[in-house]
Amino acid sequence: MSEAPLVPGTVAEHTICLLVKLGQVAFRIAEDGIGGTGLRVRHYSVLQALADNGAMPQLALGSFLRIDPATMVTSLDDLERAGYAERTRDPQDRRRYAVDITAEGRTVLARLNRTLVDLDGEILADLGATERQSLHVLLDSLAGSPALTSLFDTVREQNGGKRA
Amino acid sequence: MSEAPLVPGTVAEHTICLLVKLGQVAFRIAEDGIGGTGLRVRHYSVLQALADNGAMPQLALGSFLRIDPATMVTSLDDLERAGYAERTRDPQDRRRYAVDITAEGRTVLARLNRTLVDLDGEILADLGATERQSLHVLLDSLAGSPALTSLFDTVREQNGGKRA
DNA sequence: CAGATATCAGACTAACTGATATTT
DNA sequence: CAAATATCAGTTGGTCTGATATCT
Repeated sequence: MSEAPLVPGTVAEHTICLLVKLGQVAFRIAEDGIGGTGLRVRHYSVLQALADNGAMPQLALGSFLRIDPATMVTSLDDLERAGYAERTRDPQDRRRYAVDITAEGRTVLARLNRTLVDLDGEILADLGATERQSLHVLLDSLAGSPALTSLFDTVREQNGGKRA
Repeated sequence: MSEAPLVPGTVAEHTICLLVKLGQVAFRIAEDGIGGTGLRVRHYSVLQALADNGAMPQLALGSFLRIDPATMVTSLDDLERAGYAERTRDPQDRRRYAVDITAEGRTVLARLNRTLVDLDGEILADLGATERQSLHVLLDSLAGSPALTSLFDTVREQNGGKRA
């Protein structure tokens, strides 16, 4: 451990750089793997959020997933056109929609989840079972870490993130 | 272990989704942290590659970092304008440049590396020393894994990646 | 002349900005 | 009328495509 330089000399020595790089690679692979359904990773996360939480108004869904309201409109247009989600006016407050997943949406979501499980198997093929498990747990706790979340929120509000 | 569902029901249960999500967060944080120098993560990776490997032709640099030739041109324009890198024609083969980092480039690179070490400390603040170490090692071996690399290359060449 | 290197203009995509209609 | 919800037109930023100039 004492052989590490004071200031790292290669990109791979920063954990944050590894996260950026692997994120890009994982994104490309996920988009390609999901692409067969005509959907994108963005659409998957919307469908999964609806399946997890039930029907939600559009803006609530967007702030939950950190998707801009304007972007949310087109994503839902896509899903509605494909028959995987539907907007119905909330009778209590007619400004809002209740956005929900359809039966067909649940079918395609199950297929997407199977695809993602397969992709996990492929990208982690060179790791042992214990390593896979450790990696997943560590990533999960990092994703839920208050330090990371608050740092991210700070960055977002500095850079014109007036909508979040 | 037997309580895991056959098909995961939330996004966080796929390792690939965690990688995508954390990659986006890490990218935003890195861009913001580096931003004070007027540079982007892309510029950092170019400078670091030059410091690691010495002067290189532009296309070689691009294929090493998986940066498109056209994008490489503007990135190097930025670095040259700032005085952090320079293009000199290779006298042996005047089609090529020898792209190299300057003394000022090394100074700013050292500063960037210090910034990234600090950012690592911030984003990993909620993890113990052992966890940080394990996470880094696991990410590093994943980044170097042949399965991941070849899968990524397959995806890239399918999607019009004729230039890589 | 074929192939390699670097560049450039235009196309394409994806996301954001500001303004707008509707409802509370 | 002020605030909230959703939408839309227009802008911007980033990358890729195809063509071009130079050199081997």
